[in-house]
Amino acid sequence: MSFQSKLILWYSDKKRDLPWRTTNNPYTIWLSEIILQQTQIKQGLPYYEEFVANYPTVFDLAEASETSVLKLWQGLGYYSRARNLHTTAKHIAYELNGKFPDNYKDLLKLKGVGDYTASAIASIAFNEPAAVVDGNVYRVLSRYFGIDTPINTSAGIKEFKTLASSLILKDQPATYNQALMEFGALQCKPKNPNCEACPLNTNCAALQHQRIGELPVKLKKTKITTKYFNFIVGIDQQQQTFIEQRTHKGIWQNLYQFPLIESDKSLSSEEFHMLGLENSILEDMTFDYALYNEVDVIHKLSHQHLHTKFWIIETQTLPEGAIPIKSLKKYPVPALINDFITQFGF
DNA sequence: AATGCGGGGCA
DNA sequence: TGCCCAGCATT
Repeated sequence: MSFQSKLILWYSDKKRDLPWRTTNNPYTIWLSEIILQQTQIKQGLPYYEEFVANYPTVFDLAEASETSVLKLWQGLGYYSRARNLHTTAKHIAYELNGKFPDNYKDLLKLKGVGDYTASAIASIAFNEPAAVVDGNVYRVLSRYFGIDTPINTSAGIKEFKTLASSLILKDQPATYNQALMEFGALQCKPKNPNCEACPLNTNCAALQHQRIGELPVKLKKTKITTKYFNFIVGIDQQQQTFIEQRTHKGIWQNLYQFPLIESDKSLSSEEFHMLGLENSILEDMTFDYALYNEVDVIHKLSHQHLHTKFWIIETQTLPEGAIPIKSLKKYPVPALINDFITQFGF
């Protein structure tokens, strides 16, 4: 049996009973699709019911004030959806005389309607064979066909849209599209899917290669975080210094560094002095200190920007484990530390 | 190609 | 905590 036939069979047995599945009204189907963008059905369902009750037709929605619409949307998030919803309702009611656009190309022109939503409405309300590609579809297709092209790249978007379009059942696009999405939501779940009970498990590439947990591939958008590092450079009368090894996971694991105090902002000398050396191995020492670099040294990693100050501590004796400054070069240190050692003249 | 936009559920 | 959810608009 084909991939599509198995899906349809599964859907006829397992599909949830949802209000927008018992109508061909493009207005309510559109409403449901906007509400369900990036929103789980459990969360969106009560909003759908309220919107249909308060605005039974596109004219009712068009005649409402934006404030009323936003109030009804309150708590659902992504509020541009509500504003675009209202804008589009007015457009359809007053400029299109209430006639809902009835094909993918025209639907795509509506504010708040992108490729997915245009395909969904065109197929579900008007039986146009336009393939939907949402988060569920990416997951099902990437696993079943073993595709590891990242889904959040232009190449991935194009590849999955093409594949989905080649698979759609042209004689029943509405049922097929919804079956595919429902399958992703209920059976081919993001985490811990029950593949033993899956009707597609005999031909699923990801299952056969044990790659369920890896697919779909999604590139992480590494957000850059800023951190403030204060390295304590101790110098005693025997020309020794003190370093420690980074043992915890994260950057620079197992490399050596001067004792580090992280702060939530760049510290002035006064602030540094107030802070003292708490939580540092050097915290009980008496010392004089000097700031080496007035301007933060900014060290850029792929996902972190480290704003760094080096504080020079001159003291009589250092704790057990201090090492001769001359032996510093034997220890692996981050480039940031190595640059300091070189420039400081150690 | 990247980023902002929300809030809830889940492991 | 991080990831995901019937994505879209903007730059």
